[in-house]
Amino acid sequence: MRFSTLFAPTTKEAPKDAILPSHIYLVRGGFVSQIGSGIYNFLPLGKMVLDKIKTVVKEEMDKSSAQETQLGFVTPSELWKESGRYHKFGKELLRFTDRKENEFVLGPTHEEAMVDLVRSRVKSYKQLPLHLYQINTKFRDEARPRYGLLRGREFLMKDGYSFHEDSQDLEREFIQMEKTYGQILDRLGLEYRVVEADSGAIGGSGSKELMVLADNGEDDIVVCDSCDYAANIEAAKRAGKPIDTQNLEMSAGDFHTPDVTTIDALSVFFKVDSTSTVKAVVKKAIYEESEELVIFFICGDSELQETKAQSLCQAIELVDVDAETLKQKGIVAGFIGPEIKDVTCFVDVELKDRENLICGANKVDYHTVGYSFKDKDFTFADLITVEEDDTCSCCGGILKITKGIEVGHIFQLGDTYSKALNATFLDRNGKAQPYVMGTYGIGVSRLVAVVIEQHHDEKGCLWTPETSPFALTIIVSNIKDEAQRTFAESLYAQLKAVGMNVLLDDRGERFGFKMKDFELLGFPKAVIVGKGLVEGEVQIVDRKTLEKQTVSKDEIFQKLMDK
RNA sequence: CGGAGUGUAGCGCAGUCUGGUUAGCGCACCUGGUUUGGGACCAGGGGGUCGAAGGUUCGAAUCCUUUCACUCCGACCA
Repeated sequence: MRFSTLFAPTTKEAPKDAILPSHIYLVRGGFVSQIGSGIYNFLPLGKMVLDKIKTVVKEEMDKSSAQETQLGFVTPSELWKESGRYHKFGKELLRFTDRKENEFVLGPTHEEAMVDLVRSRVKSYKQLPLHLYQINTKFRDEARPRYGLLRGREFLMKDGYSFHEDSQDLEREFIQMEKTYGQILDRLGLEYRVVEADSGAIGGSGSKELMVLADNGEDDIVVCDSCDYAANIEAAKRAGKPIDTQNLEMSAGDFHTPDVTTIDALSVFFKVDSTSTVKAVVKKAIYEESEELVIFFICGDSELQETKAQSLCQAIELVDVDAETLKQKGIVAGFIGPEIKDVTCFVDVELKDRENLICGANKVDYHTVGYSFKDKDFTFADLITVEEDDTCSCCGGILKITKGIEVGHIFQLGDTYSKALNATFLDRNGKAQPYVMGTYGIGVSRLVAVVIEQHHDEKGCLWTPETSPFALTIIVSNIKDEAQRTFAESLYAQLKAVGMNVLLDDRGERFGFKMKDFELLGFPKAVIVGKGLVEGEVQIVDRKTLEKQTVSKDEIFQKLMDK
């Protein structure tokens, strides 16, 4: 490819709203351009990267014996109504009607469509397992798209769906996919962690996310400093803290505690550590057809993890409650205790069997001292947010919190969708069973940005070998210099002849201009054909280190071949 | 969805408060010339329904109303 004919409009200035390196450099380098909120065009260079990533994903998927398909981007609403997600999915699902007033959605994911494709055609266990995938455009009408390609509304995703006769076989595929995804990210040159995740609205058991480590990640992930444990903050567990069995120097009972409404004030008032107090968090749980108040009790020094809380009460949403609502329900804010009547309560599992605690007495200005959860009939569950330096529940190591960008998510779905869509096969006993399913996603267009988030410097992009649009740029310092031009042309022809993906910068620009573009665009290396040529010398520049190495013009071809 | 902003040339912005020449600047672009190892210089040039609609006015980028788009903070986010 000749740079003089390449459509790669580079700019010196970044768009004003670009904050992240990936956003800035991808736009400045002419890889992508925004056309609408959360919608991006891929220009030739961006498309090359996208295709490279697609190819890696496809090759690894095919190697794992999944088969590629391509489903309609536009899906009839009927299917979504059948699975029940038409209403559940919310406003992110873009719905519209055609000229005949038939309803459709733009596919944000394709469980329904894929199950529909398979259900009428796979009727026997002999046809299982089956894993079908596609690399296709998705649309999610995000409330607030941002960060360039990282959080677009329209994006390219590889989504795969596997069908099995039982959960053992699903598990085998799940492990296989974790391995496959790892191979994909390794090839792309990304540093990542596989973390345990919340399964969210999609349902199902066992779910893991593949997180690429990057400072600008949107997700907090918890990693152990001494074992393999890693989890999304939404799902992370910790070992229970050692209980400080301090004896409260007062007898049990209700104490007058005027205006003591916070945990801090409470521990000061009684001169105890906050680990001896019980915190009550009230939320309104929103369900499809109803709503109710729910109270979560956790240890005073902990924070509620809302995702855990939400999935525990199976609500669509948890929202904060204002003081007025509490009053109407007869709940006294600041003095809420577990012995409250007529409200759904959940208690963190770390409080199970704890004794000698201080909690609200459910009346204004009173707290109960010496409260015990022993033998109490509550629903105990994991409710707390893991914090930095907590103890790992697997090995006793120290947990650290770091930032990650979710690039893949794999689920053991089970039969949620096959049941809902009445998709069954005949098992070995001739009995109809719903398929046991897995679903696996990987954000292909997001990966374009993720590579840059992890690989860039203050000058521009640093594409990894498998993602770079070109392996090499030949920079002709002065295109009007006949000797330079001739030599560069012949080297270009030679390298192309052996199949190297090489770009010849033959533009009539000055040296500095072309170097800046090289640095911005981030191809792994460049050969400079310049004033050294009269001495028979050219230079190789490494993009990462920016080191220049002088090489004889007669040896340059071989040198490039050796690497 | 709540809060806050911004829309003027391809990009980045000034002008709007206080209405009044031909709407301006930098980058980019075109022509000619000089330059050619770190985003060159000189000269000339092209490019605008001032987001849209309506209103006020002798006169609107500027004031008023409506509307659309985009962005930021937050909530949300398989």
